[in-house]
Amino acid sequence: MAVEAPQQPEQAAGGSVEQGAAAGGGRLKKGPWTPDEDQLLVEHVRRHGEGSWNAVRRETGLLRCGKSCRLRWANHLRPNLKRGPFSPEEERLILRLHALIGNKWARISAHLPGRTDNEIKNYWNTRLKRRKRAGLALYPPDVEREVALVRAGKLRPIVDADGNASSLQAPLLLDAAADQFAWPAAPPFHPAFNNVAPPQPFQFTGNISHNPQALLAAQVPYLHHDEVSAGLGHANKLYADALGMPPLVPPSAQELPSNQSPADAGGPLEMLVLEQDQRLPGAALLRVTSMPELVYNENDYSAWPSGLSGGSGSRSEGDVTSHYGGKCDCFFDGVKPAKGMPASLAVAEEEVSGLFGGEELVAVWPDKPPESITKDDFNLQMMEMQHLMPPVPLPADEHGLN
DNA sequence: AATAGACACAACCGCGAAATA
DNA sequence: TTATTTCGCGGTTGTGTCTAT
Repeated sequence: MAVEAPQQPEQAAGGSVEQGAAAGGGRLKKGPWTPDEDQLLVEHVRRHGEGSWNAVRRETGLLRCGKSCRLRWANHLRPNLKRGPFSPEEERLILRLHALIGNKWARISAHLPGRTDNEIKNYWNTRLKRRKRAGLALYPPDVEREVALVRAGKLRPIVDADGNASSLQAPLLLDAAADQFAWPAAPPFHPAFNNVAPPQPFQFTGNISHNPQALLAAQVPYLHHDEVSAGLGHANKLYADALGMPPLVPPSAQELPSNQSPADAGGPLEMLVLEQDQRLPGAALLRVTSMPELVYNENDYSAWPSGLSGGSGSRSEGDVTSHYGGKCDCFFDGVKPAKGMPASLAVAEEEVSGLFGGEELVAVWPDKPPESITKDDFNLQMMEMQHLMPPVPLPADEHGLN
């Protein structure tokens, strides 16, 4: 274990200088790097290659510890670093990888060429903070579902448990042996299911492997509304409710905001969540928005709909996903909540309110907006729900499910 | 214009694993 | 085999910028 130099900071131009007792007794500089320091480091690496970071100071006179040199090189000076904000594709990949392997920044960054672990970590921490404050789930619902399917063995993970790529370049594919979706098993001891038969596994009609469109649908947790309802009896309806599936939308509420047509459900917000090849033509799709495994694996039923939940449950710092993810967690990171409400948002709020019955919305859909969430955040959530719930023409008898 | 809060980014720190003496 | 050094990772903090109030 290296013994860090005792630190007695003193101010110097461009950063503090500290006593370095460990290696040579020189004074170590801290704080921002200067162009001259960068030049020294770059020159050293050009001559000797990466590594031997503690030798940098000996050989160049640079008053930086080896650790600082390594960090500066890795995060700022090495070639092929990509600059600028993350693309939607990169953001989505980060979400997927993080959902699978957690805070393994170095492993995650290995899958994003030109991006550093520090960069990704900063991105994630900012995102985490924002979503916690807004009371939102950590992952978009489809990512949660993707991870749950991976855990259930229905999807090949994009990385293995160690974060090594398995099929990064290819889109997620259903396991060839698992040619159907099954509803995740309900928690066996949940009171909501005491007297309800477990739902039958849901199956797509037809062989999904030979149906490109169904295969695409399988990659993203979209289920055709008709297929969902056809596969669900009363018990399954309860189960679907418990999963957090949104209520069916009456035909009378099919209008979309003026900037969105039914044939184009993929606006900028949608683009942040869905990869291009995962969006399906047409609008008659319904997203299953909850990953119950992620809920009951944590022994936290607070995310279950009120009335089904056995109790309010206590929430801890890490409960955001399990608490709120099951109902309305579709608030995307690329969209910064505006403090003021743009006119388009106000319109969206009205329209979404109309879809769900105005004030009842709060009682019916999300249990309630968390206290920490701002009105604008909540409005954005509602607008996102519209994206996720494009209008579906339904037979009249299906409206009774509401 | 001043202020506060949010955010992005850079850098530091502690720790543990791997490598080396 | 043990002690020491080096390296890398993840968590945390500090700072500058932007935006809303």
